[in-house]
Amino acid sequence: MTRKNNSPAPFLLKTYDLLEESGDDGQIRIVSWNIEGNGFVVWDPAEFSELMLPNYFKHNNFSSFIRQLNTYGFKKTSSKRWEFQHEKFRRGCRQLLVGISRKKCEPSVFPSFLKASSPNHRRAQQNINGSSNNNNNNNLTLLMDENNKLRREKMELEMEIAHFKTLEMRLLECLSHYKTNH
Amino acid sequence: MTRKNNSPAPFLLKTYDLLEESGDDGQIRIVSWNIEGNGFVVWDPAEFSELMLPNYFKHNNFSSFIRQLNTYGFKKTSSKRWEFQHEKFRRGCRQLLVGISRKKCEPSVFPSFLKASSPNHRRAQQNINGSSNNNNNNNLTLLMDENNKLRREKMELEMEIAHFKTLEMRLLECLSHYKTNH
DNA sequence: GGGAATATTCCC
DNA sequence: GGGAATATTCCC
Repeated sequence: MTRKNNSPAPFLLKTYDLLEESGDDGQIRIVSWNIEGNGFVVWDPAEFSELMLPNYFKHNNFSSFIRQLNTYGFKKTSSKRWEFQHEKFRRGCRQLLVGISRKKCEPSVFPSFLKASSPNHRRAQQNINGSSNNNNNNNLTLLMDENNKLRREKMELEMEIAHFKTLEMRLLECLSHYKTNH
Repeated sequence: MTRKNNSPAPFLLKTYDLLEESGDDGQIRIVSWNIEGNGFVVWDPAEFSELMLPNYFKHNNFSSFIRQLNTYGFKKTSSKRWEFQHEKFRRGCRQLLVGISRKKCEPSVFPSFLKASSPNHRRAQQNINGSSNNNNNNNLTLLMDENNKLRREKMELEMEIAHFKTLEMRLLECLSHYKTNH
């Protein structure tokens, strides 16, 4: 899923730019795109952390950098060196970055007037207001059941979305295939 | 509520230490404890942000500092100057800081859709089992909050799915266009 | 690797 | 001021 504001996450832009920079001067020995251009390699983590990270981020910790890579779904693709890949992180394709999102994308602003209220919910609210303690355990049970149901429904929706993402990717591949072949 | 690990939040320690430092050298003109010792005043926000903040934090933005103060429940106590107070933030009482906690201590959410049960959920369940009625109203509130959040998240997911459906349709149209024209 | 707490930023 | 997204840290 693409970001709302159509601009990639700062972390992705910085990491991409950092790799462009590494090509410019002699820092290619520290970090560089891999041969295929579909990932990158940190050749010298110590130098990388000390010299390059602080120019782009508010820290010089390699592990924090790795944590961010994981957050955005990058995979470590070699056990022998610090190589990372993400299908939408490719040399020369800066605009592809907009398609990369954080794994855990908690919701944001939502019109409050859309806030729904269920029967269980309203009942519990009334009982809180009326200090009617008798039914509280019952309310708790109802609410927890509803809670479980919501969680299940969310999970189903998320699976549906995952399906759509795969589908979208295939369609895009398909389209690009047509474009190049005709 | 005190923190779990018995040590104050880093932000509080740094802010406290910063005020101690300000007494040592000539920086008392920039920031200092107030007369009563139950709060502090930033006399010169520009100098404060430029010279002192970076020594303690990863930024030099006054507004970020303010945001943290608000998060920890400090109040601005004067309209004429940048004075802030918190009942447990007092000169000479560094150990009082442990009693200050972030406002929004809502336990984190269940983003991973593999997780069956949230902290609120478990807490409520435990209290039901133990017949501890004292916390039932609190549980109800927590559960209802969680409920609202789940509902909001569901709605967002549904909107995302709607978006995908539109996208899919367009892509398919696009594809059929290619097919017929070539 | 990733969950979760805390920090920083962005925006209303 | 504060909600929420993103970044950084801490810890398993």
